Amino acid sequence: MQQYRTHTCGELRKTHVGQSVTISGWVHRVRDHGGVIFVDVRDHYGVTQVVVNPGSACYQDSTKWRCESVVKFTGRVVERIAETVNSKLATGDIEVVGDTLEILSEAEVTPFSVALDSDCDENLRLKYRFLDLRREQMHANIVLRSKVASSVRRRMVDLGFLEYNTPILTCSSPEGARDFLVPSRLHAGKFYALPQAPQIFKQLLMVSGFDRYFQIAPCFRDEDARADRSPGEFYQIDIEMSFVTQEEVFAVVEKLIDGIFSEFSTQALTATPYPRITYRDSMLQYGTDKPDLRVPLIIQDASDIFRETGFNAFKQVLAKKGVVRALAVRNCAEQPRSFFDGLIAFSQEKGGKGLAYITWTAEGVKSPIAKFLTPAELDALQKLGNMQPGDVMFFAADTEKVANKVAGEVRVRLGELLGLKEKEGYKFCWIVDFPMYEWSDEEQRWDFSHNPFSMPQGGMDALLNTKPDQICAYQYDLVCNGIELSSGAIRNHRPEIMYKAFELCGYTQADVEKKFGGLLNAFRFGAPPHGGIAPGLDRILMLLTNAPNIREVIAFPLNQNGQDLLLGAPGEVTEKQLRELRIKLNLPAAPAAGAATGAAATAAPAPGKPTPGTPIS
RNA sequence: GGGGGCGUAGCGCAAUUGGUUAGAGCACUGCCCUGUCACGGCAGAGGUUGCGGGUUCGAACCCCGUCGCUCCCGCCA
Repeated sequence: MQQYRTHTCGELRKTHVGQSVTISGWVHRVRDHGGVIFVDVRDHYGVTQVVVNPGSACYQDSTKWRCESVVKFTGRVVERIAETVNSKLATGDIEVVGDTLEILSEAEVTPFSVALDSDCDENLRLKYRFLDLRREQMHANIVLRSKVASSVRRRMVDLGFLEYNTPILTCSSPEGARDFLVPSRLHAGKFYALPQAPQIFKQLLMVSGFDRYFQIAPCFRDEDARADRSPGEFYQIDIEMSFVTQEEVFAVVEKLIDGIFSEFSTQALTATPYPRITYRDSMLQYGTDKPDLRVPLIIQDASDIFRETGFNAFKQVLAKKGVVRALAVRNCAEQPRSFFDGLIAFSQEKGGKGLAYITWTAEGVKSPIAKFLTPAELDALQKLGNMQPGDVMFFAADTEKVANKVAGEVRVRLGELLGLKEKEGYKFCWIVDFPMYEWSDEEQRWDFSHNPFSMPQGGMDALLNTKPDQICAYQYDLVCNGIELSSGAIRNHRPEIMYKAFELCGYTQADVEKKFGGLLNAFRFGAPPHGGIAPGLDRILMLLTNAPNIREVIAFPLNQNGQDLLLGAPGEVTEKQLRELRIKLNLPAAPAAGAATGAAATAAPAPGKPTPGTPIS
C-alpha cells in the first residue's frame, strides 16, 4: 500500500469520482474563505484542488499551512458542479474533498513566489534554484531538456551510431580556449585539464575503428560568459564518422536536427537539405558567418560603382582598400527622420563611422549625399538594387571587416524595425568553405582561422600551390536564426599534410609533434578519412524554449562570474589539501583588516612598486 | 581588461524630474468572510533609497569614487 500517494496531482479525472485517494505535494496556493478552504496541491505532474470543509479532520490544522510546505491529503474525489469547473486546470473537472492532512515538511516564507511566475533577480533565483526549478516555466525547460536528450540518443542509435564515453581528466590543449586545470597529487607540479571538447578522443575512436561515434559530451572552457554562452561548462551532441565526405555528415545532422525540431516544436522549419551558403557569400550578403535568414534583406557590394567617385567619404575608404556595402530596402521612404537618425546612431554603436542613405521618390532621388554623386553613379545604384519610388538604399563604407559588421547589424535591425523579420519558425543553413587561414596583423603571420585539424580543400596540392588566403577548409557551421548551432569539419588525417598545414603558420615539424604527438602517432598506423560535428545541446534548447539566455535551460548553471551561488563554488580548500598537492597560494595582499576607508590612500602601496606576491595579470 | 544599462520594503515596481513624514501591489502578521481558483475585505509590521564622499537651504534624484548585477566588446582553435 502506498504510504504517500495513490495518485499524482496531475492524474485525477472524472473517472476517479467516488474513489478515496491520497495525494502529496507542495501547497501551491490557499484560498481561505473563513469556512471552506481551497488548497491547490502541486507536484511534478500537475495541480489538484483540495476542498477543506469546516468540521473535517484536516480543518483544524489549516492555520499552519504556508505556500511551499509539503503536505499529504487523504480524501474523496468528487465531480465539480458545472459552475465551478476550472478549464485552466487539467484536473479541473474534479476536486478532492479533504479528510486527513499530514504536514510532511514545513516551508519557511520563500524569498520569491513559486506560484507566480514573475521576474525576479537572477542571482536570487540561482541561490534558491530548487525553488526556481519548481516554477512552471523552468520546470518545463528542464523536462524538455531531458526529453530532447533521450530523443537525440534514440535518433543517433537509429542512424547507426554508438555512444562512447571519453575522459574528463585529460591534458591541457595547446590551442583554443583557456583550460580548467586540475592539479595532480601523484605527480606534483603537473596538471590535468578538463576537456574543452572530446575532439582528439573522438578522432582516436575513429582510428580505433569504431566508425560512427556520438556522445552527449560535457565541454569545459574557462572563458567569459555571454547570454548564449554558459560559463565553465556546456553540452555538445558530439559526432564523428569514418569514411565520409562533408555531404554525408550534413545528411546525418539534417536528419537529427529536423527530427528533433519536428518532434519538439510546431513552428515552421527549413526543409532539408538545408541551404548551403559559402562563407564568402555569407559575409557579403549578410555581413556575418551566422546569418539570420528570418530577415529577407540582402547586402550588396557597391564598391565598383564608386571607384571614380567624387564623394570623399567613400573615395577615402576605397583608396584604403575598404569597401562600400549597400542595402536596398523597399517602401521605407515614408519613415520619419528619427527612424534614419536612430539607424545612424545604431550603426555607430556597432563601430561604423556613419550610415549614408538615398531615398528614391517619384520626383527623383533625395539624400544628404546625393549632391556628391554623379547621375551615372545614381543610375548604377538604381540598377544594382532595382530601386523604385519609395525605396531606400543604405550604405556602410569602411574596412571590409567593419563594413560587413555594420551592414550586417543594420540589416537585422531594419528587418525588426520594419516588421520584415519572420516572427516564428526556424531558418537553418549550412555555412561552408571557411577559409583555412587568415592573416594575423598582430603576429605578422598566417594563422588558422578555425580548427587546425581540418583538411584543406585540395589537400597537399593546395597547400603547396595556392596563396594561403585562397585555401578553403572542409570546415562548416550549422546556423539557425542567427545562432551558431554547430561547427564541424572533415579532419586532416594525413601527417604530412598536417605538418605542411602548420608550416604555413610558422610551426616546425617538432612543434607539431610536441603539440599533437598523440594524435599524429595514431595517424601513422592507418587512419581512416573521417569528419564530424558537434551541435550545442544548450543552444538547441534555447531555440526550442525561446529562452532569453542559456541559463534558463540548465538546471544548475554558474552565474556570469562563474560562481555556483547555491553551493558556493568555487570555494576555498583546506591547508591539508593544498599540502598534498604541493600547492602554495600566491594571492595579492588583502587590505589591512580594520583599516579606515578614509585612510585607504595613505595605506596603498606606492605607485610603480608592485606588492610582492601580486600575480602578473 | 574595456564600454553601455541598472541598483528604492522579502519580491516585482512607483515617487509629478532637486522640495514636507519615500508610496501602492504581491508576500508576511492579526482579524472578518462557506464555492474560490491571481478569491475578497479590514488592520498592522516591514526602508541606512547598494556603500563612501561631494554640491545644495534641501539629494532616491545632480557630481566623484566604490561594490554588485546585467548586456556587449576583448576572449570563445
